[in-house]
Amino acid sequence: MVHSGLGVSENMAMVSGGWGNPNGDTNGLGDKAYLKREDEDGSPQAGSSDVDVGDEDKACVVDCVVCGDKSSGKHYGVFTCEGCKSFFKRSIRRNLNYSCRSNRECQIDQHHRNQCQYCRLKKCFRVGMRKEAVQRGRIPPSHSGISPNSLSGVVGAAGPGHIGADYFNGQPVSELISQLLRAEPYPNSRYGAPYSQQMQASASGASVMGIDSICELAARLLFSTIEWARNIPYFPELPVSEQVALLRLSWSELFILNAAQSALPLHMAPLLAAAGFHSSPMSAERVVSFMDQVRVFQDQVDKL
Amino acid sequence: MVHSGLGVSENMAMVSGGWGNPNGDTNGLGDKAYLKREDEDGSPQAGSSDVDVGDEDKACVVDCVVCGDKSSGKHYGVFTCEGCKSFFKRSIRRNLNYSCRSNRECQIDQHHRNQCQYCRLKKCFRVGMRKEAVQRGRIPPSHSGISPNSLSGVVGAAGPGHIGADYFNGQPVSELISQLLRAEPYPNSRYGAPYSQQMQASASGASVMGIDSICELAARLLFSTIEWARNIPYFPELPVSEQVALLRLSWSELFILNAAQSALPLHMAPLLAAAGFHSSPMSAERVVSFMDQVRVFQDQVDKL
DNA sequence: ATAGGTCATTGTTCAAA
DNA sequence: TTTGAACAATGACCTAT
Ligand SMILES: [Zn+2]
Ligand SMILES: [Zn+2]
Ligand SMILES: [Zn+2]
Ligand SMILES: [Zn+2]
Repeated sequence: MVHSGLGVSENMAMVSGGWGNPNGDTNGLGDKAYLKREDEDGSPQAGSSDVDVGDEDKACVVDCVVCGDKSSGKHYGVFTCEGCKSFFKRSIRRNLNYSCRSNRECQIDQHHRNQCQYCRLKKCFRVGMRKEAVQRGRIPPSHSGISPNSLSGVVGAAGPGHIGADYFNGQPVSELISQLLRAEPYPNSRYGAPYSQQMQASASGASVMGIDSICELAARLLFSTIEWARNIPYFPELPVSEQVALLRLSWSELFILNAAQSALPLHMAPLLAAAGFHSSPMSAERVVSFMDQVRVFQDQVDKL
Repeated sequence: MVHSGLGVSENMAMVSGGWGNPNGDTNGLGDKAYLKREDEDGSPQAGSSDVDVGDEDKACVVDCVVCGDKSSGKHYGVFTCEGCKSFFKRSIRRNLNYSCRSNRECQIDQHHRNQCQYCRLKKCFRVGMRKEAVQRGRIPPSHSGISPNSLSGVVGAAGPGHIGADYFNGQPVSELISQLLRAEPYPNSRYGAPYSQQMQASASGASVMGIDSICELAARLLFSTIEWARNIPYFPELPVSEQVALLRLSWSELFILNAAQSALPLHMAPLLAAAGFHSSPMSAERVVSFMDQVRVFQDQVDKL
C-alpha cells in the first residue's frame, strides 16, 4: 500500500471536491459518497503541493489534520487520529452543542485537544470533516437493563440515602416498588410442582410435554397473571368493570411476558411437536383440533 | 388487531422499533421510503421488482431486490447491490446467526439495511438468494488440502513432508481423492430447485415445508445417496449382493450425514411442526400417521 | 457475467481517565 | 461521563474463470 499522492491537505480538499462546501448539499440524488474509494491523484496540477512530506520513502504516515497526532487513515473525509474520529462521530450522532469559555480561538494540538470541545469540533469542520459521512447506529442498544442488579439497587434505595424523597399519590416510591416485588409470584407457585419438573425435563431435551400438560400450564399461567394484577398497587381500588376492561385489553401481552419469564415454549414447533408425543392414544380429531388452536395462538403472538 | 392506542406516526416509526434516532436526521432527504409496503412473495423469478420507478423500460439497470440500491448484476441468483452480495456471502461462509431486537419485521432499504442483520438476511432468502451459490472459497488449481495424514495411516508409508507419492491398489491416492470429489453431488442436483428454495425459506423462518415436500425430499436424498455410492472407487466392482448388503447396513448413517450436509431438518419439532402447516386440508388420519412415522425415524436417529 | 478477494473506511466496545 | 485504542463489519473496486 503505497499512497503515492500524499499531498492532501485542507487546501486540497477545497480544490478537488468543491463539495467540501458543507451545508449547501442540494442532495440531488443518492449521495452514498461515504465508503466510495476515491482516486488518489485528484489534481495533477497541484504543483505547489503544500505540506507534503518531502520524503515519501521514509514516512508513509500522515498526521491528524486536527490535532497533529498520528492518524490512522482518513475518517469522514480527512486524515485524523482515532481520538478526533470518535469525538467527531459522537458529536454528530448525539447532536452535541459545546461552548467555549474563552475567545473561541483555542489552539488544538495533541496535548490540548481535550481542553475545549467547542474549538475542537470547530476545527474538525474547518479542516473538512463531513458530518453526512457519519452513519446512524447499526445495532440498537440492547435494553437488557432489567438485570436484577439494577432492581436491587433501586429497592435498596433506603441505604444510599439520596433517594427516598419521592412520593406518588402520598406513598413513597420505595414502598410502591416493594409492593410490586411482593406481587411477583414465587418461581414455583405458578405451576404445580409436577409441571415445573416436566418443564425442566423438557428444556433439557429429556422429554416433551403432552397436550394436556400444555393446556394445564397455560390455564395456570393465566390465573397467575390475574392474581398478579390484583396485587398491583391501586389496582384493587379501581371499579371492577375497569379492572376487567384493563385485563381484557392486555391479557395477551401479559401472557406472553409471563410465559417468557417462565421459559414456557412459545414457538410453533415445540407446541406442535407435543401433539406427536402424546403417550396415550388420542383421537386424530383431537390432535388436529389442538393444532388449529396452536395456530390461532401463534397469530396472537405474531401480532405483539 | 386491537393495538388501538399506540399512536405511531410515520416519523416515530423507527423510534417505536426500539431505537431512538437521537436528533433530527442529518441526511437531508426526508425519505419516507420505509413506509413502502413489502410484498414479494416467494417467487424469485419475478424479474420485475417492485421498486421500479416506471422507467425500467428505458433504463436497463435493475435495482437491488433486497434494499433498492444500485445493483451490479446478479449475485447468488438475484439482482443485488455489492453490499447485499458481500453481506450474504459473509453470512453464509461463516454460518452467522443473527437476531432481531424488534419484531423481525424490520424494513430493509438502502438507508436502513444495516439496522438489522437478521431481517436483512431474512429478506435475502425471501427474494431467492441461494446459499448453495456461495462457494467454499477459491478452489486451489491442483488439489485442495485434504490432509493426507488421516489416510496415510491406512495406506502406510507416509513420508513426512511430501505428498502425491502414495499408492493404493495401484492407483495414486490423489486420483482416488479426485474420484471421491467427483462423486460428490452438486449442491443443487440433489433436490429440485423448488425444494431447495423451500428449504431456504424454511431455514429463514419464512415458511415451513409441508408433509409432501418433506417426504419428497427424503426420497430424493436417499436416491442421491445411492448414486453417490455407485461413484465410490471400487464400489461398482463389488458383487451386487455385496453392494446391497453394504447399503442396507449403512443407509441410515449415510442418510443422516447427507441430511446434515444439506441442512435438512432432522429434529422432531420442525418435522412435526410441518404437520400443522399443511395448507391444503388433509385427513386427520394422514397427519397422525405421518407423526408416527416421524417418531420411528427419530428412534433411528437416536440410535446413531 | 458472476464467482472470489482486498482493504480503506465505517461501525462498536470498554478499560481508563 | 468522556475519551480513544482495539477490534469487527461494510462495501466499492478489483481479478479470475
Ligand atoms: Zn486528532
Ligand atoms: Zn475554545
Ligand atoms: Zn442491496
Ligand atoms: Zn429485524
